[in-house]
Amino acid sequence: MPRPPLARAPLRQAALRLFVEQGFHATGIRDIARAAGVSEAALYRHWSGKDELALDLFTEHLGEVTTLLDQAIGSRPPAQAVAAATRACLDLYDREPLVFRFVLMVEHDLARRLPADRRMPQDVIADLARAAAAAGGVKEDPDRLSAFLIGLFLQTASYALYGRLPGPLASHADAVAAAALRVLGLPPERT
Amino acid sequence: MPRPPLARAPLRQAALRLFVEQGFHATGIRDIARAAGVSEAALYRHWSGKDELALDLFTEHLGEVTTLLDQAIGSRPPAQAVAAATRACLDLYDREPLVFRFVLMVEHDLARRLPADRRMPQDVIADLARAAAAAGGVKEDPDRLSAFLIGLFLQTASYALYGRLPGPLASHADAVAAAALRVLGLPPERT
Amino acid sequence: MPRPPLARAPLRQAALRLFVEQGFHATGIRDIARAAGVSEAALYRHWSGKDELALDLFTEHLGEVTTLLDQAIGSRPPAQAVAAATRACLDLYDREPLVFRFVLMVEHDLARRLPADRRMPQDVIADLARAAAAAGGVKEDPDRLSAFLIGLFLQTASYALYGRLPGPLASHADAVAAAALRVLGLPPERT
Amino acid sequence: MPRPPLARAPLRQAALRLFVEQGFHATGIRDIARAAGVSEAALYRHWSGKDELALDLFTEHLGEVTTLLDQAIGSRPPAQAVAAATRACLDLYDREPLVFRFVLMVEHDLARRLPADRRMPQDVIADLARAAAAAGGVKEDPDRLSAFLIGLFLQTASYALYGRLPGPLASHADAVAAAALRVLGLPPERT
DNA sequence: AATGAATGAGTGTTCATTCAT
DNA sequence: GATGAATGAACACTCATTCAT
Repeated sequence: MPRPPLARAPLRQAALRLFVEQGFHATGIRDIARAAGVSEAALYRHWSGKDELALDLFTEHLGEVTTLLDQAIGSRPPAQAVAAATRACLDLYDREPLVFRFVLMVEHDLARRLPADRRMPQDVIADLARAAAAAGGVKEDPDRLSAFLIGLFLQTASYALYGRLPGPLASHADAVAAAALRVLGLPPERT
Repeated sequence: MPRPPLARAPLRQAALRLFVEQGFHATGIRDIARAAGVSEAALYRHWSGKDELALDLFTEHLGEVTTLLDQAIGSRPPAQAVAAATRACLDLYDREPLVFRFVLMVEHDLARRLPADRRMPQDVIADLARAAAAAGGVKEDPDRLSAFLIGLFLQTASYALYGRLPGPLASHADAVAAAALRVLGLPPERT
Repeated sequence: MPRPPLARAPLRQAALRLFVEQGFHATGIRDIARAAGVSEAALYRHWSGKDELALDLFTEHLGEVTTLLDQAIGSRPPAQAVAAATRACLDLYDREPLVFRFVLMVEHDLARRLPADRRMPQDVIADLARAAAAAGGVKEDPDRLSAFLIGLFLQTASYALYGRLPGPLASHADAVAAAALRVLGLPPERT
Repeated sequence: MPRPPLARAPLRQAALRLFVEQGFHATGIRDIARAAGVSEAALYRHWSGKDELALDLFTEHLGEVTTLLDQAIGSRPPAQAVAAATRACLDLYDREPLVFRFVLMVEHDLARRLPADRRMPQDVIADLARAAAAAGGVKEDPDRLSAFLIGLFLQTASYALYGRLPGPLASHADAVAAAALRVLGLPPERT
């Protein structure tokens, strides 16, 4: 067994942080390498270039978020599922803000480069919206509902990020979940 | 009087479009100048650099959007104001998608460079949320409510932009307004 | 008689100062125009470009210095002529440092662009050296002697400029003149 | 160990030559890179920019010249030291005209960026002038004397450079040394 | 696996100059 | 006579990438 790659993990961490903090285009190879404490050339040993590194990060963390949502929802009835998904997302923001922001808040064209049938967080939420509508909520287009739900917690996260709301984000979970139920036309949960 | 400025307006238009389509960092001076059909150096007669051009565009269009919202709300009662503001925003998206996206959807650091007391669209919505809460809606933090409202229509716009919802955006106005009222805990408007 | 040129004199002054302070290449048209308080284009009404402006300044001020030296020397005997020329030069530095420095201390290729038979300060000093050698001083190549004499007061000026000698420069005139006489092998003047 | 630096030395040589021949501001990165036969970007691997390259060249060669002078003077008595220093300088001009000119004849702001206590050629000459005055020469300010001495050989070099005196410069060494002794009020050396 | 050296294409910006008013 | 607008070429410098070790 040869010596393990020393540069790979630091490069991933550094790139994730910088892509989130500065954006993809504003982040240079030099920035990443310096932040990782390795040479610029080392990056090319592990990825074919900046694009592939970003795509690698995106696919991996996208999968994490999708799985997280799927597990939060599980086979719960819609109202509970909404609360659980909301809490899971806001918890993720508090625990792993870089992952959350990179997957859900950073603008990239990376999603276009994934296979079209890739399951995305939006798909999970759309399924949830569908189930909620079927369970007696408002009569509404499920895609529109899913946009509404995502908008609720994403904009809440954005407000927290820019200091318009106090953190941690989990402290807003009940309010976001309650608003989501109102949007879906479901009765509020008892606490 | 020497000859009038011929490059200024084309540069503004081209920059607005490219900043929106590609992002600030991915857009080069050369791109802007070529799209405007003028020389690169012409830009520097009217702005001190790329940054100042972007800031100029931002301040101007930010003002437009803020005014639009203020006028839509006027002195209407909260429920009507929500509907009017929603419709005004989504109309703006259909009429001037570049302005809407540049002010509301593109990630900038530009907002930080404005005077801290500058009235922003978020402030207008926060006022509206406050009024709605006072008018008998849910008991909720107005900042949180304003995040919810903005999330609703912004994510709807985002979905339309990426093809997850069919356009024009105005066709979703009633649904967005209805969802907004549910979020605020106000009774639905009669159509 | 039409209205007088308003930009010409300010441009000359500003250019002279900036060429001396920053050097020719480091001085831009914009610098000159801004310092003169006129537009950049105004320069081209009076000179064909930056080069011609510099050459104009050089020829004019070169003539002034040459004339100053010629008049200081007049028909005086060598020893007195040396003292008078020294004093005239150092006085010029104190009165018109920009002229002195531009003509005698700034590196330019401008001298090459003058007619080869143009009488230069060096020629005046060479004549003086010749006369001094003929009048019983050291047997030396007059060109070499003229280099020595010029070196004496030019380096003194340089030292004063960079603060290695205290000003005003005229306060060193006697010492420079005495050194010049020693170089020429002439007896010291009585004061 | 990765491959050795191939561009560094050529860049130094080319920059030295061009800075001397054209001046710092008139010399572009492109000129230097082309003359060195390497890419422009290569420069930035070894220096942070044009300024740092120039400063590097200056500090190195300034040290060479200072050392050369110090060694020529050694512990010789003043009259011999003057002759030796003169010869050493003029020899340097013939052997390494670029070094001589870059350190002693080109106008820089570079000297200002060195530590204030850096020993400069002027300091060496000032020490020599002090010793000569103490050894029975003229009663004169040592700083002024050092300006005179430097002026003698610098202007001689300048005359040779512009063709007013025939080369090589070493052929003028005896004459310059003799003039220096006269300036210092010391008796001529026997040849 | 990792690196310092090197590069061609690109960055935002400034240059001296010309043009139209 | 004077100006603001406009420009092509050049500026110093950075980019993502490849190469030799």
